[in-house]
Amino acid sequence: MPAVRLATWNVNSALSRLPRLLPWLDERAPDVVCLQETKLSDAAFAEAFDAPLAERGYAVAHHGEGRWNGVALLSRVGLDDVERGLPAEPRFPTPDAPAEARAVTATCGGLRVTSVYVPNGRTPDDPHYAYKLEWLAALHASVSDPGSAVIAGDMNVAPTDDDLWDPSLFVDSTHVTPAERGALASLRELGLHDVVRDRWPAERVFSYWDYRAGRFHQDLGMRIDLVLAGTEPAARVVAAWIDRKARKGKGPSDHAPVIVDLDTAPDGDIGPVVPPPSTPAKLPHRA
DNA sequence: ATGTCTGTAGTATACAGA
Repeated sequence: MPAVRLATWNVNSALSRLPRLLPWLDERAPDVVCLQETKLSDAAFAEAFDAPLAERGYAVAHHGEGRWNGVALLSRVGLDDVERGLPAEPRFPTPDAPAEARAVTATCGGLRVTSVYVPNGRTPDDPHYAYKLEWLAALHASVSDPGSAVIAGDMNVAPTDDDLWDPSLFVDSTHVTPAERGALASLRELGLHDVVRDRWPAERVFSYWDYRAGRFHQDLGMRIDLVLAGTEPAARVVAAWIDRKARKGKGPSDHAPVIVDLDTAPDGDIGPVVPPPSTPAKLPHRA
């Protein structure tokens, strides 16, 4: 299997992010990209992105609805067996509502990659929170081969209090409840690894900062964008980091991309893995 | 600071979602 640079980025509208997204692709040169919150129909995404992405060698699978949500997979290491949505995904606000565009899966470079945008939940007493938990259960049920799976995207859950700038502000909030964290634990029990936290076990590492109140400048963020990798890809991780530079400057998303480099797969058995030196050597903490 | 962005409706400015 080839070496692969995989990235995930909640772009908060692909169209308004176009002037940042294309230069970012050129700079970081990811092979597989999971996008969330494209906020475009499939036709509108194709109109804006098909030509510039084809020029850069990417095949595209977009799953959109228009105003809200919308996910995509870009790949230049193959894009096969595309599945839109999840099997038996829940509906909101009623069971007869149309499914929201929150997941798209394809096989890219030998990996079964899913780009996910987990429902926000709003507040723990909101029906949207129950929907969030149902959606996470459907995500768990969708993983048929955890060994080669990669689930990447905006999980809208902070795995631990270390993933919050101030845990005291999240009492009685979504993103931190035992049920939400339990859903992440269930994915972990399938053998999926949170590869950024594994690489930076004690660092202040965030992926999202509210636009308001200078939160990014003060590094008051959360880590809710995750790459969850199965045993096989997790053993190939040579770098895993958050691209804070993409959150700076004019017209950023409120999320930063997560970038994970996988080395080539070894021949034969994947034996005990000694974590190799990772790049970048030091993750910057400050804007 | 309930502090900013986004898209939509619709043409100025309000709304909702995050």
